[in-house]
Amino acid sequence: MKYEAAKLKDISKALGLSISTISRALNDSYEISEKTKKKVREYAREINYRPNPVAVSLRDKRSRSIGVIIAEIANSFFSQMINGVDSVAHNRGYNVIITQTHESYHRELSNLNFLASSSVDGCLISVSTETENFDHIIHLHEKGLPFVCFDRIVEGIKTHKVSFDNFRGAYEATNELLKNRYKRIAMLGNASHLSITQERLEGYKNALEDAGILFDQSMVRYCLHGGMIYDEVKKAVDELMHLRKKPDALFTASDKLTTNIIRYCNNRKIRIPEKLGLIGFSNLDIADLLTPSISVIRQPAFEMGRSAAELLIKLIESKHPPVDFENKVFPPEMLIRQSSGL
Amino acid sequence: MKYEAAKLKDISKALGLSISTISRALNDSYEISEKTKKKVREYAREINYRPNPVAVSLRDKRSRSIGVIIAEIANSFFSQMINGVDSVAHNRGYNVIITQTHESYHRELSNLNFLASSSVDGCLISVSTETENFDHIIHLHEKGLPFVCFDRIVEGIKTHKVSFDNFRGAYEATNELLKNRYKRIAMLGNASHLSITQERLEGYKNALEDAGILFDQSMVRYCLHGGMIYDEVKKAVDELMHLRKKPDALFTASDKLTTNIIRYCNNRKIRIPEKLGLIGFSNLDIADLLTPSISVIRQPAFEMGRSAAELLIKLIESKHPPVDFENKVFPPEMLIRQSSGL
DNA sequence: TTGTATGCGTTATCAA
DNA sequence: TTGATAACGCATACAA
Repeated sequence: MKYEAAKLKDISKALGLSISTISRALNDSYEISEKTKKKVREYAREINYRPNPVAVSLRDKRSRSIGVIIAEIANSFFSQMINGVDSVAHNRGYNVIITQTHESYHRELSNLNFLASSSVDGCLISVSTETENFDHIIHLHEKGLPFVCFDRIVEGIKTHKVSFDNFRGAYEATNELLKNRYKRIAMLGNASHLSITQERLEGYKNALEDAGILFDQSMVRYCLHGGMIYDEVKKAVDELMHLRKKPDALFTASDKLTTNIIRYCNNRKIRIPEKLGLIGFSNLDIADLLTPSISVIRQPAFEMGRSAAELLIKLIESKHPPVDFENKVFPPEMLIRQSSGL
Repeated sequence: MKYEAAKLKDISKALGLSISTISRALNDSYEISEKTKKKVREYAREINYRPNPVAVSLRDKRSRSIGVIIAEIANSFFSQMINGVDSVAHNRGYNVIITQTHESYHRELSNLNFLASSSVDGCLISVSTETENFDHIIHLHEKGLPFVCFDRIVEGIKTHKVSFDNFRGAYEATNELLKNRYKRIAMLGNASHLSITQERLEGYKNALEDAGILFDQSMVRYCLHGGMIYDEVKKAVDELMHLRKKPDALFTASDKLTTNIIRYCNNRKIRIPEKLGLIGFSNLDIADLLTPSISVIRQPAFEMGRSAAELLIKLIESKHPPVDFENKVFPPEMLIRQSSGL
C-alpha cells in the first residue's frame, strides 16, 4: 500500500461537484457561493487535503525550493548559516535542499547540475576551495537561474552577494597579536585563490604594515583543503616552525585551521600563548572552553544565512531583473580570550 | 528572463521527430533505430538535456526525495549522521530534504506535514525531546508513507529502526568512573520520557548495581531540552551540587549536556577530574583538545546515517511490504581520556 | 520504426 | 454560479 495524499478528485467525487469548482472554492474565488465554499473547505479539512506541490510545480514552473551548496555541514560556520537560511525559507514556504561539496570542484559541478535539473527556483552558493573556474555557475546564471553568493564570493557574476568583512577581521586579529607584543606573526590560510583568503591576507598585511613590520612571504602558508586534512596543516606549520626565524604567533584564517593548529600544538607540546600566540577564525561555540581559551574572529553566520536567503527569495519573486545588486558585508565579532596574549 | 531547462519538445522540433520518439531514443528503447538514437543522444547532450524531475515525479508518483527530521543541524551527532544519509542518498539518486525541530513538538508536526505534502518518498525521523505522542507519525505510516526511525526510537511503529546501544554505552561509561574509584556518580539525562534516556538510565543503574552501589533517585536529573539551554543545565547541576551527599562524578547522557557541564565547571572553577569525574556522550571531534581531555561515549553517527538511509530506500523501492523489520543497534565507541579518572 | 493519444494533479480560460 | 477543457513535461499503450 503506497502513500496517497488526498486530491481534488476525491473531494469532487464526495461532494458531487466538478474539480474546478473545488479548486476555486479552496482558492476562495469570488465566483463560488459561500455555501459551496464552506462545504468544500470543511470536507477538505476533514480528509486533510493539501495541494500536491509536484503538480503545482509543474504547472507554475516553480518548485518553491532553493538549493544550497556549501563545503561541509559538519562545520560550525556552515551549520549556523544553514539555520539562518532555514528560518527564512520555511517562513516563506520554501523548501531547502542542502548539498555538500566537501571542497571538491567535481562535486560542486555535479551538485549544481543536480539542483538545476531538480528545478530549484534559485541557489545559494559558497564555492569549494578547489573551484578556480566559475563558468558552470555563470553559465546557469546567464540562463536565468537566480544565484546569491555568500562567504566565498564568485567573481564575474552580477548578483547579490553576502559576505564578511574579511579584511577587517584579519586586520583586527593581527593587530590584537601585535598589541600583545608578538613580533613574528605567521598566517595560515585557506586555498590562496579564494576571495576570502586574499582579503584576509590583505588585512594581515596591512596590520603588519601599519605597525611598521615588513611583510615576509615565507611567514604565510596555505592549505588547499582549508584545514580539513590534519596532515596538510601539520606540514604547513612544520615548515613555519623550521624557519630560521620562527613565528612567535599565528593567525589562522579558517575554522578548521584553528582547531587543527590547537591539535598540532597539543601534540607538539607547544604552549599557547607563551610559545605561540594564537588567534583565528572560528564559529565553534566551545572555543571558550579550551585551555587556554581561544581568541577568535567570529562570523555572524546565522545572520548571513538569513540575509542570503532573503535576497535570493527577493530575486526569485521579483518580476523584473534587479537594476543593481546588493553586497552585504557583515562585520566581524572579535572574541578576545587567552590564546592571543600573555 | 526565467531559467528554462531544455525539454523533449526542443529536441523534437530541432530534429523533426515526435516527442515520443525522442523520449524512447533517450531511454534506449528497442523500437528505435540506432541511427535515430545516436542523432537524438548527440543533440540532447549538446543542449544539456535532462528530464524535468518535476514532470517525472508527477507521472511516477514518486519524487526521489527523502525527508529527514532531526533536532538540530548544529549538533555534531546529527551533522555527522546527515553526512551518512547524504552519501547513500545521492549515490542512489535521492534528494535529501533536512528539517529541524529544535526539540519542539510543534515544529516536528509542521515539518512532518510539510514533508508529507511535499511528496517525499519516505522519512527518516529522530523525534524531538518534546514529543510524547507519536500519533502524527503512526498515522502517516499507516497511510503508507515509509519511515525509518533512528536514534530516538518511536514506540508502536512497525518499521526498521536504527539505534544505538545506549544501555551498553551508559553501562561502560558508568563503569569507567567506578573503576577509577568514584563513589557517588550522578547522571544528567535528556528528557526522561525519551527511549534513549530510559536506556541510558538502565545502563547507569545496572553498572551501579553490579558494583554493589545502591541506586539513588536524587542523583539523577533530567533536562527537557537535552542540554540546549544552559540555564536548564545549570539548575540541574546546582541541585546536584547542593545535595547533602554531593556527587564526585558525573555521567552526562547527551552531547550538549556534556559541553554545558564543562562550561558550568569552568564557571564554578570545579576541577575535573579531581573534584568531579566526567564522562559523557559526545560526537564533538575536539573533545580531545579540551583540558582535561574529555572521556566520551561516541556514537557512530555517520554509519548510523548510512544505515538508516539504506533501509529507508530499500523500503521505498520494495514492491511488497516487508515481513519483518530490522533493528540495527550500533555499538558504542569508548574514548577514555583524562576527565574520567585521576 | 515512428507517431498519436492519454494521464499524473493543478489552475486558468472559456463556455454554459 | 458552475462545468468542461487545455496546459505544464514526461512516458507509455495503442495506432499506423
